[in-house]
Amino acid sequence: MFKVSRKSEYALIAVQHMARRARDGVTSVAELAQAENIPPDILAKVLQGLKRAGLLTAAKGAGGGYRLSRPVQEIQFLDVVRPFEEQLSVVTCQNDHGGCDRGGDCTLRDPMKVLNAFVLRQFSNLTMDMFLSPHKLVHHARADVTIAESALHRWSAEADVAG
Amino acid sequence: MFKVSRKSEYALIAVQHMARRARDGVTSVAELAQAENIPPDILAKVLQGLKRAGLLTAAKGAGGGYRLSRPVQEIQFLDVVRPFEEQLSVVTCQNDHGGCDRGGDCTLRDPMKVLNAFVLRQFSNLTMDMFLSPHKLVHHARADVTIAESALHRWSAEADVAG
DNA sequence: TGAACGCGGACCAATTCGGTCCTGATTCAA
DNA sequence: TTGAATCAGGACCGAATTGGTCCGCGTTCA
Repeated sequence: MFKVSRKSEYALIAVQHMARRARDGVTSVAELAQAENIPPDILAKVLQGLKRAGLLTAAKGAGGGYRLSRPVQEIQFLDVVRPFEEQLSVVTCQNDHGGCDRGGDCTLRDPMKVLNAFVLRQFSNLTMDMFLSPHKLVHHARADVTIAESALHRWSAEADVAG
Repeated sequence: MFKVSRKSEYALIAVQHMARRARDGVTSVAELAQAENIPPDILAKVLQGLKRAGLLTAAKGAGGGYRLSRPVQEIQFLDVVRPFEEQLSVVTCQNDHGGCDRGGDCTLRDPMKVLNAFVLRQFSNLTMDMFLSPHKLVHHARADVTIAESALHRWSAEADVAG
């Protein structure tokens, strides 16, 4: 239930790569595809998606390629993944339109709303520079614990409203 | 990327229902299917899956049905969902067999291992009684923060080993 | 002017998923 | 003892998704 799509994996690898091994900050699709052993055609689409999401800037023509549009520290994990994941919610009860396939009396909706908020919160502060070193990732997770603590007060209030 | 399968949703609803509205603690497939508006055939398979997982006990014959094999407080969210989710890891890098489709030098594996452990940890203490009341769920999330704090020390050690 | 490059639509094969259908095998109750 | 109720589970199906390929276009630089 947590698995990201293949495209998301490629996107994560791409951002990682560009943050680390970029020559002059610019990498072409072909170059990246060969270096990371990813099918070029699909990688092209992935990078296009990242560009549309504002994470990359593109330069056409000879010598062109992609470049990170901002430092990795300012790119969130969810930013990279979102363009390739149709929805980030835990249940269909809680889709992007806020709607629910099932009847209006689905007993799963309210608890799932809380759960979903909790999960997203855990990920929202995860930035891509942490993927360059496990140490940073672990350190973040620890910091996130305190962030979650304060965030929980809001959810608690919401839940009280929901009954 | 977080969405559970339809079967998992049905399973969650079923457990919820049986914990709450069960007559004599026993509920038949037909009964539950009608009450919760779920296709009977598929619900049957879901309940079979839950039984195989040891969460339910079945009684055949007239007047039979399913019953929770232990109190909801002792049933974890992941227990309910796992029979219907092929793998609980975030990336294919980190599948059930510990293997990776890609080459041995996938730069995603190590950070994802940490991330995956973190996510699973967040869910592992989530029990089904919390789904009966948002208050409990929120309360748990708060408690979980402190649990995560201690758990992080272990992951930190692991990450140090991983480099 | 042409090669290098991004852009993106059309298409495809394989898998997954939600769901149905059908045939047992048990067990209880009349 | 018979039959209805109930679980058990295999076979199958259509639709959607996914991962991937192919191809043609537009742009830009050398």
